[in-house]
Amino acid sequence: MSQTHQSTERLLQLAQQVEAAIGQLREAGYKNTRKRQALLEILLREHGPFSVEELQQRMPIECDLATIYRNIAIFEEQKMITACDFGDGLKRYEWAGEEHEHHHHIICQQCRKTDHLDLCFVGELEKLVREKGYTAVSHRLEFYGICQRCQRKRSA
Amino acid sequence: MSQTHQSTERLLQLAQQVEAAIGQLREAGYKNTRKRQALLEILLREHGPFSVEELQQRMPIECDLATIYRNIAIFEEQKMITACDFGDGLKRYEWAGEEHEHHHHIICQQCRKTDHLDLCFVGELEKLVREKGYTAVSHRLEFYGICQRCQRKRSA
DNA sequence: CTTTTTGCAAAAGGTTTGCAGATCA
DNA sequence: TGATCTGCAAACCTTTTGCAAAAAG
Repeated sequence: MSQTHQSTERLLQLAQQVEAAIGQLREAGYKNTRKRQALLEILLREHGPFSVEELQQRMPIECDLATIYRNIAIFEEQKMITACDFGDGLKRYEWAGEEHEHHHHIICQQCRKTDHLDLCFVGELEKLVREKGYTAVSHRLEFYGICQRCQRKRSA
Repeated sequence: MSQTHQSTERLLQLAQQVEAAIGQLREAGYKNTRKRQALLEILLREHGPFSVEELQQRMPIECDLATIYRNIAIFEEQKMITACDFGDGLKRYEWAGEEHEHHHHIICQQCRKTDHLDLCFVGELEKLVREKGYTAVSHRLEFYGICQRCQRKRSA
């Protein structure tokens, strides 16, 4: 499969996903706007997690932060995105579609870049928590470290 | 062991721990003040995690929030307390003494009260993260749910 | 008496909100 | 046209900082 072929396919898939998201929003009574669509495209293409400011930087057109916050709130209410909190005072958001199953992050303590981890056997622990009498149990697991690029920078 | 006896012992232990903490602070060049000592007592007695406002409420004497923030910063620098972030926009702090080993929390989504969990086999996962090339790896694991008291309130 | 500590008020960051004008359907 | 959406500015909330007065040693 050629590189070109692959990216064409990807673009098509993206367009479909954006369409689906816009459809869901329309059913909930929200209109389709250029900025809203641009936000959806960014989140669908790059997945995140992104802070509100990072989203603003990626926007192809100028967009007020308030607008981004308000759209983020709508996406969250529609369960299209999920919020993460890495403890540095910024909320971040990532696309929550089925293609991005439950997963965890590793956060570089230096550059704050995040990577995904496809490991999770914490579900077993959740059972223990339920046995303590809690309902609606969920969890959040974040790893912190220094990534390889920052290690190289540091020693340089 | 009678209740009275036990609490006398506990009080003695507390006094010793406060003394030790004050000593450590003195060596680092910090003076002993009533408010500082009161903060240490609260953290040592109740362990936390507490938000800054919760600490203020527990203070036996009036104390400005700025004072609490500044002392918190000193305690943190001295590694006497550790910060937690449960993703609700408030930082919380808990005593980090040896008697409180590495542990995790379960947070009630309704009343925000936290409980400790003495389970952790996530250390194994940390190894996998190191194998991805990260150094200085640590993690944070929080469980969320609805506690029994809130479940009763809800159905009432 | 010198240094640290404190309270107050102002500033700083991230986020939210009210409102009038622009945009969508 | 009537609805939602947007930008702007102001408000909000938690946390930080500057400064003069108070407390510690």
